[in-house]
Amino acid sequence: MIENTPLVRKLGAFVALLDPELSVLASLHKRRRTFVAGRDLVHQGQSDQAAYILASGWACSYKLLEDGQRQIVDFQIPGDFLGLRSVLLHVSDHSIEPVTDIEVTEVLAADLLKAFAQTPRLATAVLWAASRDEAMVVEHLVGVGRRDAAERMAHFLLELGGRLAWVGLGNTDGYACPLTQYHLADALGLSAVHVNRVLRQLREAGMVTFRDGFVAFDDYDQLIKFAQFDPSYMDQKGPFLP
Amino acid sequence: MIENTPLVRKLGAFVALLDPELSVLASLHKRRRTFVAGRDLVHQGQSDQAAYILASGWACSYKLLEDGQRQIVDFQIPGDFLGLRSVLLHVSDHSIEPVTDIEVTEVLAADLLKAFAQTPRLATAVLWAASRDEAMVVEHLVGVGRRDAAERMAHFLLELGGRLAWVGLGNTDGYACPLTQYHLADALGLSAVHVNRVLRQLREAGMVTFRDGFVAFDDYDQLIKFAQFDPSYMDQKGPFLP
DNA sequence: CGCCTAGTTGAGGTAAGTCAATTCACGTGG
DNA sequence: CCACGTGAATTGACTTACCTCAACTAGGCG
Repeated sequence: MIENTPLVRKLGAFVALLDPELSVLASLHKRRRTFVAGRDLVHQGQSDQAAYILASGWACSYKLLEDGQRQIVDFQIPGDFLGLRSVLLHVSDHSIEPVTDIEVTEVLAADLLKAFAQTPRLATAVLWAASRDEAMVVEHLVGVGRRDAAERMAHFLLELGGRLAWVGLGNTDGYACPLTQYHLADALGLSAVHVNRVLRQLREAGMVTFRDGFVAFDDYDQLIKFAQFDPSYMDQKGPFLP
Repeated sequence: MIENTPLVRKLGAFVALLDPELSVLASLHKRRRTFVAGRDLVHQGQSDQAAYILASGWACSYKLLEDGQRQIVDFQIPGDFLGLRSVLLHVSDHSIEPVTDIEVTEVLAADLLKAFAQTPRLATAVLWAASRDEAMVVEHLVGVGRRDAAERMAHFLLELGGRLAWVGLGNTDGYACPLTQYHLADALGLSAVHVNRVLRQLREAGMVTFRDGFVAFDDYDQLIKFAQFDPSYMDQKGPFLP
């Protein structure tokens, strides 16, 4: 029997994977590695031979500007790829930092390409997963471009909650969240000081409380309305390829 | 001999496509259709059976917020897919508006999935192209999140120039650009008024002039330095799969 | 104990937004 | 042919959301 990893669960939502595909997928996992929080595992500009699949912990991918500012593009949670784009484009256009200590399994570029060639349905599934990730980035862009700080924060916390619920790490009450206010600031394009103020504002409005590493939705419905949160772009309606 | 469309050129940069793959690709093109400027061809929320390949003209993909604001996510130029993600996710999370009158060829979802199954290298090539598009969106996010208005504008005009040069529609002197200041505003997360001011500022600084549908780089090197433009994320180093 | 990191709060500055008025090019119909 | 309407660009005056600087608290750990 093939193991039921977060990745298999995720791809299985897109494509009903058959045994041969599952075993190809399983054969991708090479070395298991761990990284400590705060020390980058991938540097912007680096040429990569390997991607990783996140087994436990949180990471974030970000880009640095020359003047030292940074923009966090996305957070990764268990089951997500780390550096898939870097492998495909043969150079990393971003850095990846573990937010917590993390465990990953390494995937070699050559193995991945070979797997795509052998099992086209797997390639399609990965293309699907990549499309969903891109939809996340797009929604992130919309938030940073057109929402004010409070809406942006509210939307972000809801989206993260949705993603975590998806892998069983949260629900409409809330979730454990190891991010600092600095992480939030760099993700949302705000200053850390303003993040603090906005969090207070949302807390005092009785919508959501982020404190001591835990996000608590105090009034989920009101928060959704306030954030103009439309979960349709996150929905997953089951496998499309039988 | 298989025709040399913009799409073939684009994918060929990633994967050295063989004749069988080229003919599968050619067989994807169904009806040729035209759309007039300003009238959406895809609406947010719509369920799509078909994607399009842009043959001529410019389009943009955007998302609308409930309060009527919009964020343009990306512009599409000849050779780009329109609505590929919508097809893969079976629902459109964004709208697409032709900026000019456009010509497209329709690609049916079923045909596309069949093509992927038959020719895995084609699926890999499309995954590659999608990754490059995602890298663009990521860079866009960084700009909106962490660059001030002038840098953002400068960076945007340079990136667009790079993409157009890529398909032979521009060079380091400049390019024809049908966008209005409203398009720029919605893409960059600014107000149209501020776009106007920023353009004046860049023009008076002698770096770039956008006027009468034409972007002229007055001082390309200075502009690159000002925008902290790093073209590496756009680079294409030739086919990886022989 | 003392240092470091994360969080909190206030005061004041600034980039960008809003509102409003004007110009100009263009198309369209009387 | 000209009056008119419309969309795009332009500019000024004023407002505001968010930033910066700075001070302070609280917990964790050598």
